[in-house]
Amino acid sequence: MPSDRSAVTLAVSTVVFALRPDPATGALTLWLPLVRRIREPYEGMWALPGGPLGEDEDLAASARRTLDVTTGLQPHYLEQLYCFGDVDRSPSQRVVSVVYWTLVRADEDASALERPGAENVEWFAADDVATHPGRLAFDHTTILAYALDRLRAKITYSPIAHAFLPAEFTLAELRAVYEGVLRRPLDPANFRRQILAQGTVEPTGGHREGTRHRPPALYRSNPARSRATLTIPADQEIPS
Amino acid sequence: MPSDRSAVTLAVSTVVFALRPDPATGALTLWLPLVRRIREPYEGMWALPGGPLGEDEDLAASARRTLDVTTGLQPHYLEQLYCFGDVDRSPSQRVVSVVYWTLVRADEDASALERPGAENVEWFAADDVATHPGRLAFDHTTILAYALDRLRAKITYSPIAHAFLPAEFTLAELRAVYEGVLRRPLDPANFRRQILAQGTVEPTGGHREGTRHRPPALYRSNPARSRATLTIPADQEIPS
DNA sequence: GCAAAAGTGTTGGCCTTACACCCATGG
DNA sequence: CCATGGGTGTAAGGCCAACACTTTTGC
Repeated sequence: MPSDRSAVTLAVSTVVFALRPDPATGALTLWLPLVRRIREPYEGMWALPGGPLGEDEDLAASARRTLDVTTGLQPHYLEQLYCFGDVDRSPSQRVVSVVYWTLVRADEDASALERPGAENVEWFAADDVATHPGRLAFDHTTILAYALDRLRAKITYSPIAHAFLPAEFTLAELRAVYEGVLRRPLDPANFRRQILAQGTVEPTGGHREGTRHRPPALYRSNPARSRATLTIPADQEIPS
Repeated sequence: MPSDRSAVTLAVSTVVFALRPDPATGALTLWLPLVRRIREPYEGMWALPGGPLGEDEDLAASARRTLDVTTGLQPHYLEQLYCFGDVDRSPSQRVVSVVYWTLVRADEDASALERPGAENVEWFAADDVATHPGRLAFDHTTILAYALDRLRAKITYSPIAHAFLPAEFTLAELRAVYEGVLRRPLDPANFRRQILAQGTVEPTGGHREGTRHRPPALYRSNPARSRATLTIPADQEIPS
């Protein structure tokens, strides 16, 4: 029988996604910040930002706090991903991790670099890290792969893509978010119709100026409509 | 800053669903077993089966163990639901609960009644309990409502309905599972076509005998095909 | 005028819904 | 031969993928 007060450590970690241009192809891809471990186990390796749960803070609050401390980020969208608790996932003591995932805008992540301790925070291409086991500490590669799956599934039936964008955006920018997350091109015409049909965005009336073509209309997200499905056509190569 | 070794207690609880005929209407509805609390806080109230996490057991193993100890059930399908950890969810000490949910067959739950300690286990109609706040200890009403949502969503895109049924079943029995979970009637003809089209079941070749009408074909679940969507038509009153 | 992206129109095909209809068995 | 559910057929309508086409701007 287990003891009433166990020696299990409870930690909260967060998978942070941002969309950035890939330095090689220039296409938008998913990146995430990782923190270099400064103690054993896995000292020197990269790991998800996080830390032990505070005794008087809720789980999501703990995720926000540790994220702010390590990376300076204050995300809008934050959702619990999964609780990982296998006995052998940490070599020393028993650690159960409640993992959250979050989306941040590309323009938010810059602040992380000017912080003290920023030398132990670095951004990585999410799919590159997720497909190379052993690069991350603990079971964090598994966790990252799981978070990527969840993001790619959820973006098709929930308007979370807005969290990658500022308050006002064009439909082309929104489409670029979907294309970057799903790694496939989408038909602009059909994308427009589906997004407008589900009512998750509304036109602001303004237009983006300064382009060298027809000025696109600006939209904002419509909080009233929050549930709608987007159908994604068959997989294709994304042209670079 | 939180201490490295916190005084937070980690518990694992499980929401168990079974389909049973409603005593009033006779229609299949969702039921779940609850355990009477025998100590403070909430002594005497009903709560989800569960208990503290063992130091050398995985989370799912803990769910299976506590479920077996309290109810004698050994479920086939077991999935993590969510981790609940608000500071004030338990009046005394801080408790973080990793909650699982599971489906059991109607013929499995009988064994629970012959066990020692069975007088502290009772089955309740899930929707009745979920819609009456204050009947359960802690935040277990919230947890149950969340589990119900998840079950009703997941049954439309995953073949979990099989977990309610024995190895061989007719399509009418499978349809009755969907109707019981979703609380609406489904067109038998269209249901048959959708289920067969997604390939999650395969005919055994046998037929159910002893009915007072045409003998229906028997099917078994096809483990190869595990992902398929079922479209549910508009909401309707279910006739009793 | 030309390039480029915004935005609209249209067609064919697939899937679902609703419901009619036939099949097989017990009584 | 009737009642009952099993099982098949089918037509109308909706939705989507594909792609042609028009619009509006900068240069």
